[in-house]
Amino acid sequence: MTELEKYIKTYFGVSNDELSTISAYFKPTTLKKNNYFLKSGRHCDKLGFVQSGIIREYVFVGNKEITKWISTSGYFVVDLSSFVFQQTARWNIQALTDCELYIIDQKDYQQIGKVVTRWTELEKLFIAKCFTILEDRVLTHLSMTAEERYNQLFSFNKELFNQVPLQYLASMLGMTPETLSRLRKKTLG
Amino acid sequence: MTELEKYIKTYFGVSNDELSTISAYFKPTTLKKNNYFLKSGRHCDKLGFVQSGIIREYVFVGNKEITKWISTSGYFVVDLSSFVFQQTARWNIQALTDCELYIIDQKDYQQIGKVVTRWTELEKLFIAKCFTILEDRVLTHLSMTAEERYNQLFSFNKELFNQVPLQYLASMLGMTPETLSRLRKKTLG
DNA sequence: ACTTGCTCTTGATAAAAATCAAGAAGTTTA
DNA sequence: TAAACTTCTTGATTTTTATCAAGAGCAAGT
Repeated sequence: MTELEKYIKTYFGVSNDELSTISAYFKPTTLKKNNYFLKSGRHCDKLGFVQSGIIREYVFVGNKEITKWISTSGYFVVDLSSFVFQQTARWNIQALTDCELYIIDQKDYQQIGKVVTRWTELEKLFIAKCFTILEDRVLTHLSMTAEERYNQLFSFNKELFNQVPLQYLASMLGMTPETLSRLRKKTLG
Repeated sequence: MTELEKYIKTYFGVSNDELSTISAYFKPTTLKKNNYFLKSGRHCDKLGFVQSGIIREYVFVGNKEITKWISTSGYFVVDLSSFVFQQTARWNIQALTDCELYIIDQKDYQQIGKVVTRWTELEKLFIAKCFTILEDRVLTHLSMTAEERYNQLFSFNKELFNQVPLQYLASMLGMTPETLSRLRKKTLG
């Protein structure tokens, strides 16, 4: 069973039949380091699942790159506004390491809905879950200092800090690389 | 046509038949100033639509109230994690003024899905839209200063600053009341 | 009208975080 | 291996924002 199948089974609680139907639509692919899954301005016509590797989602604000999220094994990557509403994509989605992905294109994705009865319901639940996670993330910015946000992420996923350039984590946490560097020093020493 | 019906029609693009079916499930109610639509810790078993008035969604973090959002006419109010996933509610949802609401309880809400074929699809699209709005909100915290966040909200909705206690807006923007006060002075003078 | 309480502002100060600049350490490339 | 990059750290400084404290302005209730 692939990571993708485990994920779908655990998260969506589908039957084995449904599971194999759904996962059959996802095609294994590789994405080489520094290559793009998606570039902003294009249309996002596919959904990816990270089997292995690390992927960064970022956007230019002015001349600055803002990293919105780092996806590791077990995360989906997509520009939802583009995938669902056919708008131009806002996010750049780029591999930080060589990656194994499972990819489904929009046409096949819509096909699932015709084959798996509960699919739209499962989609809804999944997006709702993502919404509540984002609500929490907003709350961290309303209620926590940079140091507290760093500590929270560090205790949640220590390995990330060995695998991902720290400047990207700093951006994702809403602070400068210098500030992150000093917070690391502070909590280690 | 009520605000609710206008909203549903504009946003979901449903037929007139579907519209009247859906809106019939929403019951007009009033909520007096300072009363609660929802208290955290309870189960959120209803969804509200603000016809008139102002509602604040907040949560205690430590001993501090954090205002997550201010809803005015045209907004839905709900604790999504509670309404969808049957968890205990995280948000306190309280009327800042006397309000007119349209409320639907969970049982009737589920009933819509049995009557309106596309309902789950419409739900999905609505939640996806909310997700992308939250993505933007996270981005403002990653890329903007307190002053920029204030200016953005002020140019988006000037009236809010006359209608809502500024301390709540400050919290929602992720700054102290003192900082908001000084930013207001700065941009006016 | 007079408290009482609440909200907002203002000032002084402290703390947090950003910026600017330089250099160290590690990688990649030629 | 050397040169060129890139990333991270560190120091000095400035800017931004929070904190603490006090008072002004209003509104509600007695």
